[in-house]
Amino acid sequence: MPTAYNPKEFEDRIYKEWKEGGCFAPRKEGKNPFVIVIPPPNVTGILHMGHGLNNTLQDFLIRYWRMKGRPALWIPGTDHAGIATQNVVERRLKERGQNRHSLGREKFLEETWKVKEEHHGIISRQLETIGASCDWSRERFTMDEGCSRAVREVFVSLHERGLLYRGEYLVNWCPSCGTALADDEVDHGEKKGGLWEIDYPLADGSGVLTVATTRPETMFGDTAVAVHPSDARYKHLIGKMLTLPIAERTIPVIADAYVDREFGTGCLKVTPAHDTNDYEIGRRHELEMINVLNSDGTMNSTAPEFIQGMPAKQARKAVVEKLESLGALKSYKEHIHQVGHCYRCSAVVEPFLSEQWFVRMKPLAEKALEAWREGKVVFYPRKWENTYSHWLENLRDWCISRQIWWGHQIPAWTCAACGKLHVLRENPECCPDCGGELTRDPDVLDTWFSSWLWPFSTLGWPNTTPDLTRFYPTTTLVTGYDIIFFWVARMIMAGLEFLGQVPFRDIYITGLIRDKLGRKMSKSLNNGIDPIEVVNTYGADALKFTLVYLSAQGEDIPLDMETCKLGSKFANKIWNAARFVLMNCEDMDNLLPEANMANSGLSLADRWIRSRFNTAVKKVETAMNSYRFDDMAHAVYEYFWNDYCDWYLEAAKLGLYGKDEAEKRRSIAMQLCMLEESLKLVHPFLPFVTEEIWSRLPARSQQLISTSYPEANPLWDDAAAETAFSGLQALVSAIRTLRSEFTIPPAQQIKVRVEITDESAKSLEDSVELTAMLVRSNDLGIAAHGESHEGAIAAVGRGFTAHIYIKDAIDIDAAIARFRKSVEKTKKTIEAKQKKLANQNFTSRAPKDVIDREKAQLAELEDSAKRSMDYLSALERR
RNA sequence: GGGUGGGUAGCUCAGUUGGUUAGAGCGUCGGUUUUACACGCCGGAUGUCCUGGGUUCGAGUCCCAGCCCGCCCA
Repeated sequence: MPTAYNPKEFEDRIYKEWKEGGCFAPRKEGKNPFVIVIPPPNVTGILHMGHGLNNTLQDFLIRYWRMKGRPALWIPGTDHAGIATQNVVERRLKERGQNRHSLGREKFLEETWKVKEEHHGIISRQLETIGASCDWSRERFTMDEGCSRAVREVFVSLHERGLLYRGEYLVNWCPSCGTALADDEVDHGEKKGGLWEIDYPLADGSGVLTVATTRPETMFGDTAVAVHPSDARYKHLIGKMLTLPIAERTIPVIADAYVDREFGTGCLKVTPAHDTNDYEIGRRHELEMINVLNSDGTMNSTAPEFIQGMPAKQARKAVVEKLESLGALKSYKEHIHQVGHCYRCSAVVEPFLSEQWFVRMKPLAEKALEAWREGKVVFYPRKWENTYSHWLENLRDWCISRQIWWGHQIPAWTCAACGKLHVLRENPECCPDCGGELTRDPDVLDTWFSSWLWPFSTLGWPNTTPDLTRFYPTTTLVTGYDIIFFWVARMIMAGLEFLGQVPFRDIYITGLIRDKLGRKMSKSLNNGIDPIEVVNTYGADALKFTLVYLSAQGEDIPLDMETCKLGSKFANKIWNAARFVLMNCEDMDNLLPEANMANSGLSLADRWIRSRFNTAVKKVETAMNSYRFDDMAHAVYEYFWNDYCDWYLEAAKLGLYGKDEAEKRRSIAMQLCMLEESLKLVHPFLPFVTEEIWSRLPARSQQLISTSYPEANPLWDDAAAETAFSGLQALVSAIRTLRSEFTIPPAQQIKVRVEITDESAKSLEDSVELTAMLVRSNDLGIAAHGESHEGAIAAVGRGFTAHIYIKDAIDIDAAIARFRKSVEKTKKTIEAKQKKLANQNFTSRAPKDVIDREKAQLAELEDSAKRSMDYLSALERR
C-alpha cells in the first residue's frame, strides 16, 4: 500500500468501476425505495459550490440508504434554462455578426441544440468528478421527448380545467431579453435615481397641481393624477381636469387611498400601463391605459416626436429639459428607490402591458397549503415553512409565456378564418372547427413550467410507467432556499394537481456557501471557489466530507480552499490507519475477521472500541432522522480519529508487539474486523478512499458500495468496558500531562505507582501493562497500601493518585505552584456546589437525579482536593 | 413597512425538551521524527455565552426591551 494518501490515483478509476458495475441503479427487489430527483442544473452552466454542496448531500443520503438496503434511486438531469441559454447563443451569434432574426427560428434552434449538446457533457462530467452516484441510465433533460410530452399534457389539461388563461396585463418586461418575466424572476435592488416635481396646470386656468415622479418620461401615458381622498390640501380639486404639459391632453384629478400624503407633494401621476400600483389604481377607476414604450424599452409613437425611438433613460433627460424650458419643472432632487432587475441579465425591468398566458394559482396554492398543514411535506429546517406558506397565501397568477424561442412552444393556435383559439395535445393540420388556416402562438413557456413537473416527468408521466408506479412520490428533495418559490412550491402544486400526491415528503433546504468574509460567492466579486479545483487539490472525498461536516442545519457555510483540508486530513488519517492494520496483516494467512467477533478472549480495548462503534452507529442513525448532517459527520470523525486511531489502535500495539503469537493473531483479526466495520460506517461520507482501502483488504470479493451499513449490535454494548477504559484514559492523561508540564523527554522511561483511592477505580489494576505502554513507563505498578512515595510527584485523579518518580528531574517550586493553581480551581467548584446543595430551595425542588449527581460530584471533588492538599503540604515541607 | 435568521474562544461555528467544571475544527504556544500518519503524536492557554431587565432552586438555553449584523418579501 502506498505510504501517501493520493486520491488522484484511484478516484476516477473507482467511479468508473461503480458506474460500469451498475452500482448506481436501484436494486430490483425491495420495498420502501429512497428516491431523489436532482435539482436539474442549467445545461449550459458549470458546477459551482452550491451544486457541490447540494449534490454532496444528496449523494450522502443515497449512499447511506443504498447500504441500508432500500432500493435507492437518484435521477440526474439538466434544465434547458430558456432565457439563459438563449442569451448564450445570441451572444455567440453576435460575435459572428448575426442575430436570431437573421438566422430564423428553425436554424436558431438547431444552433441552440448544438450548444446544449456541447455543454451537457461538461456538467455531467463534473458531477462524476465529485462522485455523484446517480443513475445515469435514467438521466433526463427538461426538453427531451418525455418531459416535453408532460409539459404539453399539463398545459392542455390546465386549459381544460379552466386554470389557464390568456389576456392583456401588466407584466414584468425585460427589454434586454425581450421577454416577460414572472414576478419572482425580478430582483429588487436599490438604485440612485431622481425625484422630479412637475407642475400640471388646471385646465380652467385656476392654478397648478405639482406632482412628484421618478419617471417623467412616462408622463405621456398618464391618464389621471391621484390625491388622497382626505387630503385637505387637494380635496377641493377632486374631479377637476388638468392639462398634461407638452402633450396638451387633459386628465382628471381622482381620489385614491393608495396615495401616500407624506411622499413628494402628495400628488401622484397615474400611469396605468407602466407601473403596477398605477395599474391597480387604473383598474379601480376604469382609466385608459396608454402604453408609451416599445418592447425594446424605447419610446413608441404614442410619445411626442422629439423622444420617439429613444431609450427610456435618454428620453427622461430630454423630457426634463423640455419641461424646464417650459417652466413646468419645479424641482429636482436625488432619490434612492427600489428598482426591479432581470434575474438573468440584470437589466432594469419595465412594467409593460402585453398579452400573455397565465396560470390561475389560487386553486393550486390552496391544495399545496393544505398538504403542508396536514404534514404531508416537512421542511428541514422547519423555519422555511413560513416562507413557503407566506408565499402561497399571497401569490398572484403566474405569467408563463416568454417571448423567446428556446423552450417549449405554446401549443395554442389561432384560426385565420374563424378566429377561434385552439389549445391542443397534437399539432393540428388545420382548424378543427372550420378547416381554416392556423397560426401557432410564437411564444414559449417559462422554464419553470417544465421544472415543476420534474419529479414525475422524469419517471415517465403522463404514461403510467413501472418507474412512476414504483418510485413516485419521491422521498427527499435537497435544494437551496433561493428556489423555494420558483420550484419547490410549484412542484408540490403540480404533484397534487396531476398525481394527487405530494412529489416528496422531506424537503432539506441547504445553507448558502459563502466566502470567509461571509459574502455570497459570485462571478462579479470573483470570490468563488471551484469545486473541481478542490477535487484536483484535495480529492473528491475531502470536498464531500468537509461540506457534510460543516452542514449545520439551516446555516450558511463559510468556505475557502484551506477549509477543505479538514476533509483531506481525515481521509489521510483513514488511509494511514488502514495502512497500519494491513501491514500487520501481511504475514497472516487466512485472516477471517468474522470468526473473531465472538465474545470470548477480548481485551478491554476490544470491548471498549466495539461499544464506542455502536455509539457512533446510533448517533448517525438518530441524526439521520432529522437530517443533522453535521452531527453525523462529527460522530464518525470523533469515533474514527479519537477512539479508533488514538486509543484503540494504540492500545492494540500491546498485543501486537508482545510475545504471545496467538494473542497477536487475535488482536490483528480484531483490528481488521473493526477496520472493516469502520470503513462501512464512513463510506457514505468518504466513498472513494474507503472503497480503495476495502479493495486491499484480504479476501474481499464484494465492493464496499454494495455492502450493508452497520447496525448497532446489542452484544457490543458494554457499559462496564466504557467505564473501565475511560478510567484508564483519565489515568494516562494525568500522567502524560504531568510529564509534559515538567518536560520529561518522551523517550525517557519513568517509574509510576498508582494508588487506588476509591473502589470505582479498581479496574485500573487490570490494565497495568497497557497503562505502562501508553505513558512510556518501564516500571509501573499498583501501590501497596500505606506505601510512601519519596521522590515522586503526584497526579491526582478520580479514584486514584499516580505517583511519578521524577522529583529529581524537576523544579519543586514550579511543581508547588502548579498544584496550588489546580487546588484553587477545584476549591472554587467545590464552594459553588456546596452552596447549591445547602440551598433548601434546590434540594426540595430539583429532581432527585440532579441532586444525586451534584452530591456525587462534590464528594469526588472533595476527595481529590483533600488528596491534593495533603500532597501539597508534604511537598512544601520537603 | 411586513416577515425571518443570527450575535458563544483569535477565526468559523456546534450546543435538541432549562440541570457538566460551556465544546469542536482551524489558529496559537510548548514538547516530539516512538517500527500507520509531521495532513502526525502528546500536552497547554484562551470565554462579561451582545446589553439590560424578568421567570426559575437553577438561564448560553425560556420571556420582555434595546443595540448590532444578515436574508427574504412588499
